[in-house]
Amino acid sequence: MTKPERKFQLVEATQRAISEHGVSVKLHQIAQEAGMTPSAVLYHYPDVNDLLLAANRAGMERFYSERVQSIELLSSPAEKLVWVIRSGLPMDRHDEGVRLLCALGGEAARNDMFAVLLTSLFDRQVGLYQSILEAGELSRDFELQSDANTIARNLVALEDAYGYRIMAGHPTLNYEEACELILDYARSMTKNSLRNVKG
Amino acid sequence: MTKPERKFQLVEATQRAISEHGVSVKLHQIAQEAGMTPSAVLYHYPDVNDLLLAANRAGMERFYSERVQSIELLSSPAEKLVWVIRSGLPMDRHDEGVRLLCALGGEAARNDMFAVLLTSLFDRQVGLYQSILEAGELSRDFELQSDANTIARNLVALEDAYGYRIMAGHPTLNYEEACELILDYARSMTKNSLRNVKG
DNA sequence: CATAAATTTGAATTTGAATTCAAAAAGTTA
DNA sequence: TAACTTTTTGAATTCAAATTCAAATTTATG
Repeated sequence: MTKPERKFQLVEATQRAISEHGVSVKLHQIAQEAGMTPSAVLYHYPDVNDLLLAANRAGMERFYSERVQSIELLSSPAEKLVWVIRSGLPMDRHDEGVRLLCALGGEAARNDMFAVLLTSLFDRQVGLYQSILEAGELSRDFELQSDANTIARNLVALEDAYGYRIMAGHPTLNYEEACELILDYARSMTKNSLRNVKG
Repeated sequence: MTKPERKFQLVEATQRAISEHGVSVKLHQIAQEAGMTPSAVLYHYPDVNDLLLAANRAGMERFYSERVQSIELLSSPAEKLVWVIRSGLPMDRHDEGVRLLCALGGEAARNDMFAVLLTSLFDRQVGLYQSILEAGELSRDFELQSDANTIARNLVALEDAYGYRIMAGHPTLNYEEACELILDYARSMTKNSLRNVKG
C-alpha cells in the first residue's frame, strides 16, 4: 500500500473512531479502528492532532461535495432545492458523517481550529443554496420573499439544527418530518410548491 | 455550608468546567473550578457521572426558565415573540450557558442520556413558541401562514443553529444579525411586522 | 468545652494512555 | 539472493488521571 493510500486509510479510520468515541478519542482507539498498533499510527502521523484535523477536514469536504454531486445532474431550480435539502439531513441517528459533524460542532465552541472549519462549511453551504435560489429567481421559478442570502442562511440553519435533532433520536422528528419542515419554509419563501419533484 | 448548598456549588463549578474543557472534563478540573480537591468532590458525588448529569440538567433548566422569565411580564404576543427569540441566542461566543448546551449537543449523538435531555429541551422550547403563536393568532395579532407547531419547531431550530454559529465565532453572523434572520422568518409566517417593540 | 459526626486533605496505589525505541518484519532494489 | 529501506511491532518508560483511605480538620451537638 502506497503512502498516500495508507494516510487516507488512517483518516477514514479516525473518522469512524471520532464518530464512535467523540472528539476526545484515544490513539489506541484510532489504531484499533485502523487495525494496527498505536506506534504504527504514530509513524505516519507523529502528531495525532494533525490526524484529527485531517479527518475532520476530510469529513466536511466529503459532506459538502456529496451535496454538490447530488444536484449536479438536475436541471430545474425546484428539483435542485428539494434535493439539496434532502441530501443535508441524516437518514437516522447512525449517519457517520453527520455524527462527526455534530461532535465537531460541540467542540468548535472551544477550539478555534474546528470553529474555522465549521464556519467555512456553513458559508459554503449558504453559497450553494444561494446560487440555487438566485437561479430560480432568474428563471422565474421562484418569487423570493426575502433576499436570497437571508433565505439561504436560514435554510442551512434549519438543516443543521434538524440534523442534531435526528442524531439525538427525537421520537417524532425523523428524516421525512424534518424535510417537510424545511420544505414548508422553502415553499413560503419561494412561492413554489416544490411538488412535481420525485421525493 | 449546608449539604444542598455544597451540591449546588459543585453543580455550578461543573458547568463552568464543562464549558471550559468540554464533555470529557477531568475530575481534577472540576475540583479546581470548585476550589477543592478531587477527593472532596468524590465525597459528595461518589460517581462523577451523576455530577455531570446534574450539571447538564441544571444548565438546561436554567436556560429554559430564563427564557420563560424573559417574557412573563410582557403582554402582547408580538413583544413576547421578539423577546423569546432574543433570549435564545448567545450574545457572543463566551456565553457559558450556550457553550454548555453546544458541548452537550455534540455528545447527544453518542449518548442516550444526553440525547433524552436535549430532546426534551427542544420540545419544551417548541411548546413555548407554539403557545405564543397560538395566542397571537387568537388575538388576531398574527395570521399564521403554516400551522403553529410547524412554525414553532422551525423557530427553535433556527435559534439552535445560529447559537452554534455565534459560538463558533462566525465573522459576520453575530447576535444582531442572527436575530434579524430569525425575525425575517417570524415576520413572514405571522404577517406581523414585529416592529413596535423595543429591541 | 468535650465529644461525635461530617468533611476535607494528601499521600499511596492503581489504572489507562502516550511516548520512545530497539528489534523484527515486510517490501524494494541491485 | 543480498543489501538496503520502509514499516510495524511489542516491550519499557513516562505521564496523567482515577481511586482509595487513614489521618487531619472542621462543624455540629450535648
